[in-house]
Amino acid sequence: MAGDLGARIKELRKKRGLTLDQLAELTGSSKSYIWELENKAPPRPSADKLSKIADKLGVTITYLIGEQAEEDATDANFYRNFQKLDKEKKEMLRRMVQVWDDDE
Amino acid sequence: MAGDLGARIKELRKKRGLTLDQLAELTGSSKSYIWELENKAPPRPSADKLSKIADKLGVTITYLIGEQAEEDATDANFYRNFQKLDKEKKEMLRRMVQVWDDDE
DNA sequence: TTATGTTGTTCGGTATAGCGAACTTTTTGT
DNA sequence: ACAAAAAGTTCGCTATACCGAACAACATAA
Repeated sequence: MAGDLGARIKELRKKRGLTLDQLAELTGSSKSYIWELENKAPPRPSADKLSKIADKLGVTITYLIGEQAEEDATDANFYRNFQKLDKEKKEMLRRMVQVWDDDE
Repeated sequence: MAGDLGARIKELRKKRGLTLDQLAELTGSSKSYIWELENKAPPRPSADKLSKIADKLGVTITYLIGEQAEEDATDANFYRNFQKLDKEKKEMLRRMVQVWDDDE
């Protein structure tokens, strides 16, 4: 469902005008592995590698993994207010959302 | 310097009152592996596994990797999950925060 | 044309992620 | 106390992440 990891990396790499070799060099990987990430069926890269790749491509791991949600002004405002709360209240809300999020 | 991955997972797991078995179950891992993550020298978990673990512990991958403060990571993750909720639940939370926010 | 370079692709090997199951330690109950 | 259950630990095995190096495809140039 979430456009896959490989496609996103490839898209971002080209957008930045990087070759496989260059991205490999920048991230401490081999170009063959970068190629595999982009083109081979579902890989499971280490968080370590992926973190460096995301960093050099200027995005978050979370985005690459594919769980980023669309930003909404009302939500953003809610979040700003939420951040002002004390620990206990935050924790209570955290648990509510965690439960709701799980059973769906 | 960045308190390591294992220590953070262990700390958060206990803070949430979870056993190795429970966290393993929640994240589709084995308890032996969760234990290794927590106690063995620097492992290189897959982004896939780590993503699920971070999610169930209520933080971001970025925090676990060690580039973000815990509270920020917890808040950021809360927000991501919040955004996935339906209108009614969001509205309910919005009101709670509004009330709490006012009386202080 | 033939070279020379630049990018992308394939492949065999090695190190290790991640598991199941047995084992040990700690907790709980009676 | 002792037994039973729960939590944590160790270990051997299989699958695969990741690499280096060769190979292919394509361009640019002389």
